[in-house]
Amino acid sequence: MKKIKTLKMNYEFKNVLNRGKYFVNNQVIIYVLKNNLNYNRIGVVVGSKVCKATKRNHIKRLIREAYRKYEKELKQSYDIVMMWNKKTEISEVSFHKILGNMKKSFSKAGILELK
RNA sequence: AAUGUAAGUUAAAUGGUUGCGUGUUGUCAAUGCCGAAAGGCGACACAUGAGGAAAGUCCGGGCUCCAUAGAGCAAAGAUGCUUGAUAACGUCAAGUGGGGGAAACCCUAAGGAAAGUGCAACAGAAAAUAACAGCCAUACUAGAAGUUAGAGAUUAAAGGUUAGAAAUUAAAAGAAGUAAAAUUACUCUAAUAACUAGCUUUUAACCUCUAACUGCUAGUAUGGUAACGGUGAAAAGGCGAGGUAAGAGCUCACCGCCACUGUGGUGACAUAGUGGGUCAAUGUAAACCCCAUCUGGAGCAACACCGCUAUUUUAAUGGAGUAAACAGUUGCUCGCUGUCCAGUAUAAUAGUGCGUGGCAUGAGGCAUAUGGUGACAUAUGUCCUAGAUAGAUGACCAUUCUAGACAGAACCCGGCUUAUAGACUUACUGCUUAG
RNA sequence: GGAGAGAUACCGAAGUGGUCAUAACGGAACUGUCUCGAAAACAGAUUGUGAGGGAGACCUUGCACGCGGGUUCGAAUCCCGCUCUCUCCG
Repeated sequence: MKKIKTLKMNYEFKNVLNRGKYFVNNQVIIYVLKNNLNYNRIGVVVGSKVCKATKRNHIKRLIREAYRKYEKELKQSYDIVMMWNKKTEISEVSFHKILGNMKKSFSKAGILELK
């Protein structure tokens, strides 16, 4: 299973956002919920009022890329929703900051496999 | 050359690692996996993968359904100088009129206000059949005044006359008287006559009355008049001269305006001539409206097919009726469809789906030639370059420079509008500055 | 993606060309009376912003009806273009 599985339907997102635990960070908020499947599923959320379509797509791509970096180190069978924090300024976006922030929040959530 | 004007091109580039969507591509060979097979899924390789605005959704069209979207009227909406281009347009091109600029050039919703209706606050005499004030003429009334004539009164001057009369003169014209002898004196008489008084005439002044006339003032009535009337965004063509009772295009010159005719132009219109003072009427149509032209409605979340669920019972097809009524077709009239019967078999309606199609070869792009001022058209050659469905182009590293703006396809095209760092090309202008 | 509605004071909401919107009207906020205290009731004056003046209370003046243009003598209102908000369609 090399392809990333994604959350698609609206009720799946609501499920994770209502029942899951959440971990707030400067840039990305992470919701985590256990799942009966053998693999992880992710969803990426960027609000429509943050900025216009081009930058929104850019942020989504950065988050997905960062997830791919940590994919092999994560425990399986979780639903994860990564939401962009509205309060952060858009001009501060860069790949390395997102990487660092996501590592912190993953370790807080306890998903990271310790090797 | 700086500055400026117009048109157009481009929208950082190169290499490496890693990652994503799509594919009538190739391989996986008798064994990548599923399946009886057709085939499907997957892996690897290869190819390919976002703009000039993809945006706003402001117009126009294709496409789909509503009957094949049909006819007429009304309503509603849009457009609005002319001619052309186009599938069509509110777009574009070339021109016309108007405005701006020194110029290149730019801007321009630019039909009709004598078809009708509405509105024009405040101010102002009045915001639209011109009324009012004012000015002028005529008539009447009243008032005060003047002139002329008449009458009267008063005053003044001059003259005449009568009466009186100081004074002077005369007596060689007259006569009487007194005193006295005479002379003389006085009186009378005569003449002159200051002066006084009366009467009268003339002139002048003033007053009164009457009559007529004249202009003035006030009022009333009738008529003429639109120059003048503080305001306002806007006031009845402008300015000057003549003219008039007062005035006025009432007349004239110049300017503007309107009509007709001729010429040029397909036309908007331009230009020349002639005529017009009834030149009769302000602005607003981005107020209603009139005129001309155009528009049926809904939209790919349309729609078609497939699977599943629920409810209901009848579709295609054939016949009857096309009389009436009802429903649908956006209001009305027509037209059309449905109803009623027969009829086979499943169908219809509603909902739903990590469903399938619709879905990308098209009013396509590029080059050349021809026609046209141009938009554009025609012909030939050549190219095929996204197609997702929670939605694909990213990340990292290195190098270069001008240090990278606005910004992400979602059925597809033609435009418009809006956002936009710069770089480059072509043509043109010459206020000013420098040479 | 498509279709539609709107923007006026702190909040709601009138005003469809005209004397400055005295920004009507109703809430909210503020002060006072009443009360042991509150609520309710009653009374009161106000509420955006720039500039200037004043010790201060406050006064003067300009701009403001989402923003920018246009039509008109004159736009909150009419027309055009942007910005933002909300609703509906699977």
